[in-house]
Amino acid sequence: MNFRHLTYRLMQVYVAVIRTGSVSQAARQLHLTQPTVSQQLRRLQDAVGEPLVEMRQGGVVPTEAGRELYRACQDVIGRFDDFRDHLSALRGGERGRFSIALVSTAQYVLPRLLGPFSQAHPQVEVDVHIGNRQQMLARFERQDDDIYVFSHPPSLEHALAARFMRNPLVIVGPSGHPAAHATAPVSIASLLGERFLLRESGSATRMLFDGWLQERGLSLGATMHIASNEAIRVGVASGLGLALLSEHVLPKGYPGLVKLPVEGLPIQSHWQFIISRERRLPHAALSFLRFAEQNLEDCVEPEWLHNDVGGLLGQILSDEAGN
Amino acid sequence: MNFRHLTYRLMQVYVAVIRTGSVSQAARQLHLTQPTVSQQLRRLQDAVGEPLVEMRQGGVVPTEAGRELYRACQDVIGRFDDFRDHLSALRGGERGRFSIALVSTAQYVLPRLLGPFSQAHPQVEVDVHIGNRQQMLARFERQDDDIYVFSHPPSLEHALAARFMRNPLVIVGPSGHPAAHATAPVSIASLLGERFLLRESGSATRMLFDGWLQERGLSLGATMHIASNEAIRVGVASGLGLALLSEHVLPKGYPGLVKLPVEGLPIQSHWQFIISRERRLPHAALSFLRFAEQNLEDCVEPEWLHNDVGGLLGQILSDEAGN
DNA sequence: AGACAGAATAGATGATTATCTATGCTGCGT
DNA sequence: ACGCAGCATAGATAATCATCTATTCTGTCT
Repeated sequence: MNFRHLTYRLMQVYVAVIRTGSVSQAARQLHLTQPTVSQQLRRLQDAVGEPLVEMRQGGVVPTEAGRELYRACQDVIGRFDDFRDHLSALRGGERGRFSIALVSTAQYVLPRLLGPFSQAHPQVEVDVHIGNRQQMLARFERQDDDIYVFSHPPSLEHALAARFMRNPLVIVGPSGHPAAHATAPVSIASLLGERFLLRESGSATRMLFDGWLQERGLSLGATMHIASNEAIRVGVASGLGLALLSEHVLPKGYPGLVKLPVEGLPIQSHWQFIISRERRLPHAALSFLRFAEQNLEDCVEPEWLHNDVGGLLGQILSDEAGN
Repeated sequence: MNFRHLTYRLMQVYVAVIRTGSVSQAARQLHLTQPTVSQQLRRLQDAVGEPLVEMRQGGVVPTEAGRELYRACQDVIGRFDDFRDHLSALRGGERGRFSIALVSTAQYVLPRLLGPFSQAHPQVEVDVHIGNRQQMLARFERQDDDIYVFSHPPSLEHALAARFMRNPLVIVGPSGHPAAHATAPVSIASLLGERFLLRESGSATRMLFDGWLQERGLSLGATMHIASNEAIRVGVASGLGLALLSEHVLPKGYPGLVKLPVEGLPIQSHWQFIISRERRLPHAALSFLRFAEQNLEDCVEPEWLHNDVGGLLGQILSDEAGN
C-alpha cells in the first residue's frame, strides 16, 4: 500500500475509467491510447495492493475497494480544484494578506487609502505596522514588510519608490503669535530666536528642516526635543515654542495653533511607497498599489494629490517579466 | 499550474517542511538529505507556479499561497489516511460486500449461517441470489457471484468446493401410507409401483435419485413433474404420490406428510460452497467462509453437521500465496 | 465460425523523479 | 573576521514514469 507515487494525473485517469466504465473509452476521453490507460490502472492497482476493477459486460466495474478509491479520488481532485480557485483568487489579489509599515507621521494619511481598499477587497488582510523612523528602518533592513511608507526614504539602492501624496511642512505657532497676522510672509531668520520644539534627531522632518536651514546658512537656536507629534501640538498651542509640522497633522481649525506664513515654506516633501526589488510582492500588495493608483483622486484632497504610483507599477511589472 | 506530477510523497515532504519550518529539519525527519528536500520544494513551487515559502529567521515561512497549499495537502493526506482505513477494514472482511447464489432448495438452510454472520459483521452487505439449478449454473458459468451453494456441484475443473452440511434425501408419503408404520424398512422396489412427484429433470435431487435407482437396476414408473418443492409437499400430503425430498424441506411434524423408512435411504448428499479458482474472493466473502467454519456448530443441529470448510480455506490461502 | 471490440502484454523510448555527494552562498553570533 | 547553520546549485545516476506501437487474448454478436 505504497501511495508515494500516486499522482494527481493517475487519479484523473482512474476517475475517467470508473466514470466511463471502460478502459478504452477513458483512453479516448483523455486522448491516450488504450494500453496506456491499462497500464496506469495496473500501476494504481499495484500501489493499492488490491484489485480495483473486474471485467464485466464489455467493460470494467469497480470492486468494493475500487469504489472506495474512486470516492477518495473525487474528494482529492475536488480539494485541488478548491486550491486552484484559492490560488487564482490570491493571484488576482482578491484574497490574501500583505503587510505595510508606516512611520508614525503617516498614520494620519494612510487610512484614507486603506479604508476604501479594505472595503473593496474584504478578503484581503492587511497588517499595518506603525513606529518611529528608527524602527521602520530596522524593519526595512530586515524586509519584514511588503510595502513601506516613508516621506524621506532610505537608500533606494535595492528598492523602488513612488510618491503618492504631497506632505507640505509648515511652521506653526500659538494662535496669538505676531507673525500669524503679518500682511506678507516673514523671513525664517526672524523666527530663529524663538525656541523650536522638535522630534528626535533621526526623524525625517527633523532632517529635512536641518537641511533646509543649512541651505540658507542658518541654524536653530534654542530647541526642545519631544517624542510625539501630539505632544508637540500641545506644546506649541500652550506657547512653549514653534514647530515644523506636516500640514496633515494639524487638522484645519485646530484650536490654539496657527500656521505661520514664512518665506520659502512650505518645504515640499512627499509621502512615498517603498518596496524592495529583491522581494516578490504578494499579489494582495500589488492589488493595493493598483488600487492606490486608481483611486487616489477620490481619497485625498486635490491640493495634496501627487500620484506617481503608475510608474512604480510599471517598474514592478517589467522587473517581474525579466527576473 | 500543472499538478499532474504532484505525488502523495511530495505533499508529505512539503507538509514536513512547513511543520518544522525548515528544510534541513524536514530532511532529517524524513531521512533524506537537505538538497533533496530543497529540490522537492522547488519542484512543487514550479508546479504551483507561485513562491510557497520565503526564507526568514533561520528557516522558512510559508507565503499565503504556501499556507493555502499546506491546508490542501493536509486535507488530501487526511483523505488518504481515511481511505487506508477503509481499505484495511475491507481487507479484514469487516466491511464490504459479496454475493452468494443458492439453488432454491438451499434457501431453507442458508439463513442459519447468514443471519448470525450479518449480526456479527453489520458492515458487510450480502447479495443473495436464489433460483433453480439452471439459473444458478448460468450464473456460475458467468461467474456472477462470489460463492455458490450447490448440493450436486457442477464440474469442479476450475472451482473449489467444501461440504458444510449434510443433506439427507428421504422418501416421503402421505401420513396414512402403509409403509409409514412398517416395523422394518421396506424395499424401494416395493414403492416403485406408486406415482412419484419429481422436480424438473435438471434438478440435483432428480439426478441423484435417478443415479441411485440405476445402481440398483431399477427405474421409476409413473411420474409427475412439479416445479417447486412447496407444491410437491402439498401434492404428497394430498395423496398424489410419493416424493424424494431433502429432510430439511420437511420441518418436523409437517401435517399430512411422513418420512417412509426405505432400505438404503437416506441418500447422503451434502450442501457445499463452491468458489471459482479464477476469481479472487472479496475479503468479505472470505470472512464469511471463515465465519462459517468457526460457527457452523452453533448454527445447525448436530445430526446435520458436516464441516469441511477449513480445508477450503486452506486451499484458498495457498492459492493466493502462489498466484 | 468469424468478426469485432475491449482488455492485457510486450517491448521501446524519452522524460521525469528521487536520490545522492560536493560545493557555493548568506546571515548570524562571537 | 571566522565559523556555523541553513539554503541553493550543480552534476551524477538508477529508478520510474508516461507514452507509444504492435500483438495477443477473450468474450460477445452475427
